[in-house]
Amino acid sequence: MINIKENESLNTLNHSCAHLLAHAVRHLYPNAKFWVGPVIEDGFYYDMDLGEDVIKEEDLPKIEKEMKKISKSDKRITRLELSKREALDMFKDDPYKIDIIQNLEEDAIISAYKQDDFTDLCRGPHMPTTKSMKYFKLTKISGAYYKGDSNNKMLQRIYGVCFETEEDLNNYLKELEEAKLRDHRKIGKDLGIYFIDDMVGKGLPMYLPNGFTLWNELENYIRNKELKRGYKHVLTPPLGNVELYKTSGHLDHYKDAMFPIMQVEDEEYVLRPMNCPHHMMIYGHDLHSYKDLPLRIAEIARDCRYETSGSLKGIERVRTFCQNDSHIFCTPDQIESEFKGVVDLILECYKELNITNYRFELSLRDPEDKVKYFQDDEMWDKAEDMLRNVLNNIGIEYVEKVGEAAFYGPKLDVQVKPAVGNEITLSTCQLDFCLPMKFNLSYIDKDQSKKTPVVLHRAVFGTIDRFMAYYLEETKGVLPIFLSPVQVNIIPVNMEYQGHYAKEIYDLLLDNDIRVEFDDRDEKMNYKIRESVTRKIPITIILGDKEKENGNISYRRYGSEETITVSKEDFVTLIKNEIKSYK
RNA sequence: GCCGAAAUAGCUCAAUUGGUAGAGCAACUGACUUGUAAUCAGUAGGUUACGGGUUCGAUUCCUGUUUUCGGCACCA
Repeated sequence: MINIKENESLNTLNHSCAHLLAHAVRHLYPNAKFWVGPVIEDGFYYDMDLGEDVIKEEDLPKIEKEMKKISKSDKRITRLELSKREALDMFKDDPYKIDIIQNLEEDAIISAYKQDDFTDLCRGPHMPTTKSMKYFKLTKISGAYYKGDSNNKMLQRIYGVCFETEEDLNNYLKELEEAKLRDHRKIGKDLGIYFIDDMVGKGLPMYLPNGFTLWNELENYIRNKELKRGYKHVLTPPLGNVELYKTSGHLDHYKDAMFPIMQVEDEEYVLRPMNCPHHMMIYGHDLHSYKDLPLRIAEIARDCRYETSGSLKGIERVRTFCQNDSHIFCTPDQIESEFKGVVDLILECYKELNITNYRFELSLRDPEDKVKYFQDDEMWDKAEDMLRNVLNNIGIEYVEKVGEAAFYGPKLDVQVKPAVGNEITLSTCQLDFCLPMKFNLSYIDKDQSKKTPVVLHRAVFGTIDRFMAYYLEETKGVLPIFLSPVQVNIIPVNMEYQGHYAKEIYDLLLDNDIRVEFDDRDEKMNYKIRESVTRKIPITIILGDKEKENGNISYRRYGSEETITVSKEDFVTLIKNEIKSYK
């Protein structure tokens, strides 16, 4: 999908269209006050305060009509340059614009753009006339907090998008429709992956047999990768004494996003929101020499978080999930190689699973924020520089994000775009000098002195739940064979004549650990084939007399028209090798 | 949590200004037995999310709740 914000001509066009929207809203709602109307990746929006008025979805066509009218009237868009005082005077009735102007330098030259009876404060540039914005659509409406702060008043936001041609606009709208078809919530339902029911609770997914098979294969896949890289797997409880989280500092930072504390006899427990403290305890259980390090503790670990109801989304954002978690305990001079090892593992998995559309973000602290972040400037500077250096040495591209770090350290996040909605974090690797100190962890160094290890927190799949969501969308539900809940489906041309042979093949494949189904229902062959394809089963075998006589198998791949005939022995070898190639 | 919208059969969707809730697919029964994407006929399936109100009469109008969706905020 095209990034409108980064496309110079579309950026200007969409920015001007935001003004056109505001212009139309001013005509229809004379009391409207405007905050900001920026260009975003998929178009533009404008935040506005309409007082008592509420714009609803059904009002959008009316606003579009007014926009078209202004567009057609071909008003010139002219730039005005004002002193701060002139600007304050011009927008004296609009507290939102005054807020913006007052934050500008005293001697700033402030620009505004005028089109007919509407003038808006703006840096520009803009299109020459209102007629340029011909092919647009208002796409969404929502509330949005003033200045993005949930303590502030909620303004109304209208989203839209504008293109240079009608064709571009239609193509874009069509892409949006198609994206909805690969939403994991739809695919998850169609393929019998999971469901969520009020009776169990919102944000608490129930994985069905197909979903569990996929889950289990993902677990096996990543666990095997970890084993090869020297990770040690552990199993720890999904709840713990509240002291764990007081010690780590998580309770202070995230109490509101944790399920409430449970009183049990004279102890207080919480459902764990993350696994760091448990893994710190695992490390602390033994004495460690520098020779033990790096120690890579890993676990597919269940966590529970009280996510706000508005943030829940399928299995992408849930209230209980399993992290593909690991804590790597190492010496300071091992940080670089360990960090690099994690990035390598992430890239290796992405490559194998054919995930190509991602970007790296280096999340740093906000030095001004004295509340969220563990206060130790020297520690932070050191940690942030270290990550930067590693990333530069590896040579991967990344953007730095100030104020996005965890409270205990900076992190590298891998961001991906789901079918619908905002970017999400898929993988993460975090550098932490803080928790090992809080848990008083140590190792004995070469010189016999006691030192504090450094910890890398990392998750390649993030959570299995979220990874499944994303991967179902990426593949449109057409999974690689090793992940497919059903790998092979056997359909005899005629049950009466080839049913026996089909059963023989079924047993053969079962014996070879292939997830196979034998469709022995009293239905027509074509009907079964159609269903096999609809279920996105990678391989459909058709067995008729020809195959039966020669001991062969004829099969078709999902998405292919080609029928291939091989001996049953060759087929088994072929499939087994293909499955093995992912491990 | 906040702003807005929606909720009809297992699934996808209908139901004209308030007047007996329908269709396709799936399910079930029977017949048919076909070499690569839907055989035919029949049966059954509903407290129209839940509660309250207006009305002779509510899927439809009003209201409260729940859940879902689109955003905002949050995301260790």
